Amino acid sequence: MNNKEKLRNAGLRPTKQRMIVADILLNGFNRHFTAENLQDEINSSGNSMSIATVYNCLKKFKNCGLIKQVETSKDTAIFDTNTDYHHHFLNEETGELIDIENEEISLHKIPEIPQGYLNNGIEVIIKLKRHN
Amino acid sequence: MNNKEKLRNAGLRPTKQRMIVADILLNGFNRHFTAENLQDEINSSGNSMSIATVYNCLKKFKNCGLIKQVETSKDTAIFDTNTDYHHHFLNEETGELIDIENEEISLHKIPEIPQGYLNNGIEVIIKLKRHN
DNA sequence: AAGTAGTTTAGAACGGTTTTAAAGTAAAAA
DNA sequence: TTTTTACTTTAAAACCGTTCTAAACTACTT
Repeated sequence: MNNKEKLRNAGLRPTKQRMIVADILLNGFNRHFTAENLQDEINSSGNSMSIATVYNCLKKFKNCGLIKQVETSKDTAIFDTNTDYHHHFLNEETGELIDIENEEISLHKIPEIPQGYLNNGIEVIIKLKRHN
Repeated sequence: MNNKEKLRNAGLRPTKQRMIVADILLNGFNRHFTAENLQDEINSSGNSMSIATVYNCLKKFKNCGLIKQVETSKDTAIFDTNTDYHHHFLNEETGELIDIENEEISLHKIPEIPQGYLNNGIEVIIKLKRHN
């Protein structure tokens, strides 16, 4: 399926800007990135885009499930093109994230979900510290 | 051990402001809170404190291990007086956190830690969605 | 009591993100 | 087609949580 179809299937109009973003993000290679990272990449690809559009686009992509946002307490939002159920190593000093495939972790026991709620996904973060 | 001793043991001068914060936070009842929550609570206890001091104080408390900061992608930093190794339920709509005791989760298998790094703690987040 | 190192403060600055409102564009209707 | 309509993009301003600045203050040491 090409990117235009991916956008349409997700219910998004395939505008010029969204196609530029899709071409960068939805190429089969997974990555973690910030809004600023993405804008830089757009610029160095010879295109340009308002930062507001970058954010709008990321929000739409996220709501459609085309990308994910990672849970970290960093001050900048980090996005992930890997939308599969998976986990992360987090280098707390640098903020760097490394994917952990779902199969590499097994949760043996989980607590009862509170009344009135559903389990909407589990994220495991293994914090890393440089070894000296 | 009283709060003055706790601060001294942590290597912090027990200033008037830090004692006010310690009296609120280190009373044996665990809670999650933001800097703003804390300032409100200080105000309604008849005291007052500059927001800069609230942040300074939280940073010092955190660096000394008197409190923790929780990993969430919320735009506001969330702190936790529970410094024991534990996990969280996260209501993504409201940002509300609920503690999960360490014993309530068992991680059966974890991946190999990347070369040059040490495992510096694992955080499990179970995201919740309201059940309709 | 005097000195000094650390702390608090108001207000400014900062940085990531969102809003605004006007111009532009894609899709639907005529 | 052309027109209409709804959606999108944009630069710039606003926003908001957090940090910085530098002057006043305070806890501790001498």
